[in-house]
Amino acid sequence: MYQPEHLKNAGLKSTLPRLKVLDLFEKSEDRHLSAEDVYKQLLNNGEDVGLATVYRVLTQFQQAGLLIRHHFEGGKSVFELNGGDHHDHIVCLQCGHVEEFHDAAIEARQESVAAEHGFSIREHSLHIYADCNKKECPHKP
Amino acid sequence: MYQPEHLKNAGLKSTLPRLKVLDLFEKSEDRHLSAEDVYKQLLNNGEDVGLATVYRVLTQFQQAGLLIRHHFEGGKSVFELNGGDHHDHIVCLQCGHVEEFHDAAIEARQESVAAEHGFSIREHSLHIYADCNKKECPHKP
DNA sequence: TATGAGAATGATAATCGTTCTTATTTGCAT
DNA sequence: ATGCAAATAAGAACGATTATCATTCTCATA
Repeated sequence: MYQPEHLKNAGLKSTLPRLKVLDLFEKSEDRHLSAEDVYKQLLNNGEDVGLATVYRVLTQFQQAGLLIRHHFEGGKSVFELNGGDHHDHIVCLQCGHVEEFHDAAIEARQESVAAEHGFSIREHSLHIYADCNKKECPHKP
Repeated sequence: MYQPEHLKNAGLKSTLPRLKVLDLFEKSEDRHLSAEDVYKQLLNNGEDVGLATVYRVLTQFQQAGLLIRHHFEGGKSVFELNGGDHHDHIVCLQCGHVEEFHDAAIEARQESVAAEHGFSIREHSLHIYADCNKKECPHKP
């Protein structure tokens, strides 16, 4: 269970909804959760939280650096625990499965490209949309 | 002015709203336009189109391959003419200025990475969010 | 060139994800 | 324990987008 200290260190009061949300990300099978996912799972666990609180807490955690927010296709935001390790994502267009990867060569080239254009990189997002070709995938080739 | 043939070739009936939208993308200063942008500009030009039609037409054009849709941060979709040349984007976080680039090394690495993970790439999006450092940019360093 | 079937349109309602508002409850320093 | 600022739950409000539906077009055919 996540301890109140994690929140204190992030400059946030230790409250039940915040602990529950953080705990959920720790325990969850799927590293990538949407606000709706979090809300539903908390309800399933018998917790009594409001959807508005979930959104507020997710945003606060993101600002505090505990979570990272992604904008995949589909219009909804997805969050994951910030492990301090930057990585990009491959998303299966059929089953929604998300896989992470890191490629030093790509990272380096991005820096160069931005510099060539006179930009100073703040952040970036690289999403590869593909078919995962897995047995469990509903669209087996 | 875009000709009806462009639409016919794409399997779409030639209608006034469609011609106007296509024409707008041709003439527009800014390659990247949101549905709202297109709607407002058409109204300014004295055209009588509905917002719903704009959304419908943009989606149809995207499906027909005439336009490409991007999901930048900020929640709204942005469209641009499909010139057949794939490119990625650098978006200035201060002024919203969008610049395009293409990097063969990055493209190649993406293919490799996807293959290593057993995926077949359908498409990808690489967005670099940065500060443009331009004179006109509201946030001059 | 008229015409009619079906597609496309414009107005507006509906939906979706998200944020705001407000009255109430909670955390925590005292 | 007590009080007060901060956090919450509920639901209204919001912006972007999609669905509905009656009316108006497009275009192949007569």
